[in-house]
Amino acid sequence: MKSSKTRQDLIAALNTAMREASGQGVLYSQAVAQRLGINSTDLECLDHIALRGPLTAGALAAATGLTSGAITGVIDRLERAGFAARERDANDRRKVLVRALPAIEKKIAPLFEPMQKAAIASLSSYSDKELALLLDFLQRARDASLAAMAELGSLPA
Amino acid sequence: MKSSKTRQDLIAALNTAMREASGQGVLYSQAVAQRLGINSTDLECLDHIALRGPLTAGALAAATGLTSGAITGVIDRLERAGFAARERDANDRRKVLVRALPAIEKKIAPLFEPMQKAAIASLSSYSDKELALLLDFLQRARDASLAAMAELGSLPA
DNA sequence: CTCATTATCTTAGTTGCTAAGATAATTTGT
DNA sequence: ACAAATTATCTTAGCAACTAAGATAATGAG
Repeated sequence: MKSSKTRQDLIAALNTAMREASGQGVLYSQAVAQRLGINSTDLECLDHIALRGPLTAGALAAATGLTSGAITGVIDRLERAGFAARERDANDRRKVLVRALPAIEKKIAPLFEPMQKAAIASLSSYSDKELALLLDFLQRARDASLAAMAELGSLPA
Repeated sequence: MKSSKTRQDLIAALNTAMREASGQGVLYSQAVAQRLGINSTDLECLDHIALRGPLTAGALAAATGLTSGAITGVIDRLERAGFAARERDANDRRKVLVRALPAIEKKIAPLFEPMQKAAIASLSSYSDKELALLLDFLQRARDASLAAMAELGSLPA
């Protein structure tokens, strides 16, 4: 069964490629974090803060799966590094809002530029239809991974 | 410029999707590690050992970027957990070869099955030609990421 | 056969995490 | 209105995994 074997090989190669591409992405983030003098967790949190607007400490904890104590440390470090600032919520003064500071655009965004440019360059050779296929694939991959994790959870110990 | 905007949106969506799919994959690994009672680093090392055959401690350190001291700890834990074994190299008795034990197939492989099945299921709906496109894309993504990291390294501090 | 080199392990100290409880603000019940 | 319960963050104590530097042991070179 030659054609069936080829297809199987293709699928195996895709799994490997997926892992390698994913791994490289993680390494890139780590390199950026190191360059900023912060750790990967802090950068991940900063990313959330920058994208999802000002966030409470609790929301950040929920988004990352860290404990409230860990988040206190994260915000302390981001504040000390000048990337974010605490701000008491005026309506509910128990809450701490974390806001991203302009240093993000100045110091952080440039470090993601090589990656962004590389991504755009890679994608430029694809037609709209092909891009749509890729997008669909990646979304399926994410959903499949999510479903697999649920199944893993229901597996006998 | 409607069509141009759409394409830009598509590319932005692809970047997001790439990160989300990658993130889900990482989470899956973490879930597997947790289920095995080991940490992600140890599982990553075990993966290397299982795939690349018996390996010296030093080779493992080089592959993962960990220090020799950290690797000693990793091997200690994997050995204690019954997943790997130390073995002195007969030719050069300074070296420690780390070998994967059968427990891997029995206990670990099953935990990756949900993911593997999900991957196969996701991919089954694609034609060979489409699979080839996806593979090419992922390999480009990996290479682009690698190149971007090199560029990052040569950026002014 | 001594000395430099190589490979791993050991030790001391750091970092970032969790769990549990402290503190402070808000909401609820009466 | 006010005591009690709840909610949100911070603090503290302890732990796990890491690095850096040096100890130990085997090998290779002159």
